[in-house]
Amino acid sequence: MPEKVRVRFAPSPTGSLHIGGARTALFNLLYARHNNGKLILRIEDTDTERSTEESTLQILRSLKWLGLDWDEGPEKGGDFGPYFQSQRLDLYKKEVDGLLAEEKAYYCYCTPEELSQRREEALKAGKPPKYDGCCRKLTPEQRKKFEAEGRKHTIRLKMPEEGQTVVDDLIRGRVVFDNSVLDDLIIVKSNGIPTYNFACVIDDNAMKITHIIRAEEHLSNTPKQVQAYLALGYDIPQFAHVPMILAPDRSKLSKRHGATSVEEFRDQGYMAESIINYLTLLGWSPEGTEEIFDMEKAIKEFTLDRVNKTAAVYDVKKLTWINGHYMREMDLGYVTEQTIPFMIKKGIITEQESKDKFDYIKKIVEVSRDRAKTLDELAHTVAFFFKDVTEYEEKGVRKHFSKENAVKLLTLGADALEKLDHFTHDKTEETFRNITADLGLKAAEIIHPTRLAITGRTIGPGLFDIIVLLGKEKTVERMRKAVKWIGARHQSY
RNA sequence: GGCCAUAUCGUCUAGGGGUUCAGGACGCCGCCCUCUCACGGCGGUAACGGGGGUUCGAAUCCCCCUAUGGCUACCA
Repeated sequence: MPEKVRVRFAPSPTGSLHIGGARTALFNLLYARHNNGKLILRIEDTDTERSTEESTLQILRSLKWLGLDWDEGPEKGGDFGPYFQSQRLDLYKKEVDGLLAEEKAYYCYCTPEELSQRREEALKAGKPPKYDGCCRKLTPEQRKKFEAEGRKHTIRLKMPEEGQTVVDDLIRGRVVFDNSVLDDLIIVKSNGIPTYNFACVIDDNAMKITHIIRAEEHLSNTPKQVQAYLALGYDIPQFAHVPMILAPDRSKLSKRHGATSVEEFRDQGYMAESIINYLTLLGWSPEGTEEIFDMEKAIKEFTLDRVNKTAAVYDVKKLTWINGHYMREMDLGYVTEQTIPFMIKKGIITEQESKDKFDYIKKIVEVSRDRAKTLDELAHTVAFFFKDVTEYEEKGVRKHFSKENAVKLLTLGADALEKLDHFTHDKTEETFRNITADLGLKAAEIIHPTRLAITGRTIGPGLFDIIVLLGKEKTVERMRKAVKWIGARHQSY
């Protein structure tokens, strides 16, 4: 009878959720859903110096925005709460007391200064900088003396001095560590709060976690945790250490690498669906060659044995391509809704206008979305529909406005459009093509200057899509304005 | 320094002894489509870190080296 799968994502609230954390959360969710299990979210806020509530909120926000929904945890509750380690101190204390009583753990009075000094000395002497175990066999008298001196203590877990600790990792296979390299782990800091490596063991056990799926950086600490499981008499869960995500220069992700947090990507105009799809493919691969994966499909196909062992460098270019793909393939109304906040932020439209003119904006997005790879970029390219053209792209002026016939064609075009009753794509196009055909010119001769006149740019959607959406009045007005602009420019020479 | 892990195109990856002078995706380049730019279609560029084994045969298994990453905190 297989036990019910329970996995967890356990971030520490010391910063924003970066893409590495998001990927770990995603793999946990994928594994849980694929196996009809539960995803537990637990906040590891045992570092009272660095943990902030703001960070917790930001992580929850990012997770929700990405669609990584947990079953138990903050805001959700559950039978194994509380889900903040700072609220579980009693539980830890109980377990520590047991360990102390059984003499599996002991008080250590060494100060951080002494420790680091000894570490440096050992390093200098070419020896491993391991804790020397000096407090391991303190007599009651010595202990009393230290206490009388007012020394603070930590609590350490005794590690076996001989033998080996084996970690059977679902991704990496059997990893063996010599116990002789294991430090007596500090399980309670001098401020009375347990360390991560200990608290997570107690919580994973108490929360009945069956599979610990986390980043590879935790692999080296796993034997110590295994010893904690053993000392506490717990069953050892399954471990799966997923490869790390590295910055383009192959170093660990950090702020200096530009955008690494989920919120930064969001603000740059990447959609949640794209980030999820991209992250799914980082370290995991499907059996087939299809790379477009929504969450549902990924859940169906996800297994741990197709997770690879190699650290991955993230590639914004590919993320951008995926984002462009989603922007043009997803439901038009949805993409429009996603784009609107960026338009508002840029001052292209107001919140009210976004509601009043939603259908209009939707049509604009429809003809423009093929060309943009981010929502931010799309919002930018669409601005001329709402804002007057105040300047013309210089390259275009040289190419299209300085031509002999530009003024003539723009004038003819404006005149003809003005008289048009049925202002449709086909009618406007027919009108333009007739004008150039009559003069023995190619349609491009009028199309390019017109685009520049009404958008200020040389690139953009099909001209007649623009003309129809912009409307007769504005189109004609902008064309005439351009004619004047060209005239004024020529006079100044 | 010690311990652990990893090593296929620039990047993400498939491939786990012969069916692969290594397949896909992004990027890049070219062509087609075309009113521009995109999109789309087609084609191209580009990789098994090095050295030893094992084997009839190795990108695939073993060893060594090298490189990279992680851990070695009273951070997680």
